[in-house]
Amino acid sequence: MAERWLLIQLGPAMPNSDEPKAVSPQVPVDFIRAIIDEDLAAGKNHGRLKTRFPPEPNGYLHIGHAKAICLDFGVAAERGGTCNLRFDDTNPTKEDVEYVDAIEEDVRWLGFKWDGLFFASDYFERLFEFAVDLIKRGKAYVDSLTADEIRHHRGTLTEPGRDSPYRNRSAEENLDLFTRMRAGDFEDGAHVLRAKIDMASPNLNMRDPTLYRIRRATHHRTGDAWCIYPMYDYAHPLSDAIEGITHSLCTLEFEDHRPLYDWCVENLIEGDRPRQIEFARLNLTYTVVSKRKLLQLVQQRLVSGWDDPRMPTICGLRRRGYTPESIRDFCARIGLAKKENVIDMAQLEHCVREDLNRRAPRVMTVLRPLKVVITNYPEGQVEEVDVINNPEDPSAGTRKVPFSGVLYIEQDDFREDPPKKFFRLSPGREVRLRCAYFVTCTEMIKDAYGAVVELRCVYDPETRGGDSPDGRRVKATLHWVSAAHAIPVEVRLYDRLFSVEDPERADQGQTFLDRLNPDSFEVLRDCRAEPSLAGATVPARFQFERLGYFCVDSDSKPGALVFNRTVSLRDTWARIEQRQP
RNA sequence: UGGGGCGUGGCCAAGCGGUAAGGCGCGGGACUUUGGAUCCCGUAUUCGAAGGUUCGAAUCCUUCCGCCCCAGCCA
Repeated sequence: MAERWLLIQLGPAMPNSDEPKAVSPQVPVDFIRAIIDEDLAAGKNHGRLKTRFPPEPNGYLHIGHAKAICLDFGVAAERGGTCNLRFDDTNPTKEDVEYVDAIEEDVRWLGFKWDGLFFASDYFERLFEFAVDLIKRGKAYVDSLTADEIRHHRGTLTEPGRDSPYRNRSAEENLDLFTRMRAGDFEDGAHVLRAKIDMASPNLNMRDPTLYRIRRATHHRTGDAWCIYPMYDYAHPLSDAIEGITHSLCTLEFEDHRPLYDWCVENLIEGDRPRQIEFARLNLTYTVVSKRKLLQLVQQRLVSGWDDPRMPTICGLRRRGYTPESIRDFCARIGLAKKENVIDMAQLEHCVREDLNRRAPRVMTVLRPLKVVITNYPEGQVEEVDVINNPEDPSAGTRKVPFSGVLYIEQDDFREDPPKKFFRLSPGREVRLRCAYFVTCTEMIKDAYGAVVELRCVYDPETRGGDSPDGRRVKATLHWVSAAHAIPVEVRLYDRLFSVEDPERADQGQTFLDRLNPDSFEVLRDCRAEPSLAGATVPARFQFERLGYFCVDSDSKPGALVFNRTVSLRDTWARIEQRQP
């Protein structure tokens, strides 16, 4: 389903620009694209290009997956190829349909279309036949050692392994045992099927890797049809081959598995064979990008769920207000190489800001209201001022916003004793209310504790629209809402989930869980928004002028809107203020 | 100390023997009815280190150093 921008009520329609567009931004030629271009130029695979995105449905997709998705689907789309979505569902104990549905939704939301949708489990029967073939050719055997014994026989990083005593069973015996494994004649763990390769290989993955294990678990798709399940290292290359994948792109930790990938394919596949190429996974500052760790945050209730707006999951980013375009742009900008990398969160934020700056309608909302009474404004008068919808997009036009003698401005926009370089309102100072009038502060009302609770100002009727006919200049423009017309809304502010750049750093007993940012979430329940926001619904996104980009949250109810801050605007004043002693 | 990878500015990243692209960030300025956006300008005499080859090296060779991954019947 295509997303749509909310059409704000007053004023002309906003551009409805969330329709899927051409998916690929300008993506530079990285080393993988270079290899693919060479293969294509050399006429390999009969000039075909086919990739696949192969998640295991055991968790939600995150920004790291987005990098892989943009690569897998992107490179295919750019070069006239196709890309499959394939679920690597070979371990039923960890997987669930909940995840397959969510993954499909996320890939679609990111703007990609798969050619075929498959499951490794679609191939269980063929994979079984392949295994029988290996057994018949003496290339696989049933091992009856326990898991523990197998580990001991495997040797170590520096010592070779030892052959299992079962390694030289006859093909007939192996076939009989394997068939009975499938038939359910044995307990879990009683036997495994292993490839017969080389127990002395310096690459541990080649020391007779396990191909099948007995696992009595109900599979989310095949139910109880099987009690043996293939291992990733066996199922993956063969699934690739079955689908006619030409380039199988994965992350660096699988580099050592490539010889086994090739072994499977060379021993069982005729003709065009898929080729595995590895790239460095994405890391981001101030967050974790690992399904296991994200799962821990969810299970321990340290976040509200997989779609908590602070989570680097696709659904979290979506709820936070990120656009698919901004995520794709991010993936295109971070590059692709084999170097371990940690991308600055600022890079991701830059990408949403850039996208939203161009497209998000502007609106005025006061987060922390300070009452302002304009003493010379005619009692009871209300007028509608024309306010610009998006200065980046003149075609967005203007809207009418009610103005009156009682307003709210941002508490931060007033200082009784303004520090140097503070240009906003202070006693005696004149500022502009955006698209309305110049006002000058004449009086402060304080409560019993001395806190300023209300301001009295005078306005200059000559400055309607925000310009002074006499050429008088002001140094600040403030956003505002009319007290009688503003609607109360809740606004949720988010900050980085972790308080350190590298939460996973190994350090005396501390784990990433000890490094959560205690101030990553703040709720403001007494915000006031201009009335045009009243009908906003998910996934409407706005710029709250001078504050940042915000989107409607799914917790919103009619008359009780909730907004999430996607990202703040760049704040030069905050930086100046920080630098002052 | 076995094997597989990787080392270019704060973070990414081009570069593939001819004298260090670009982006983010950061600093400065112009402009501005968002201290936003936009626009300028600045930000590696040097490519992990040391030798060597060459008229010329980030790119070729040698040695060394550092970091990551692998001993699941996980993916």
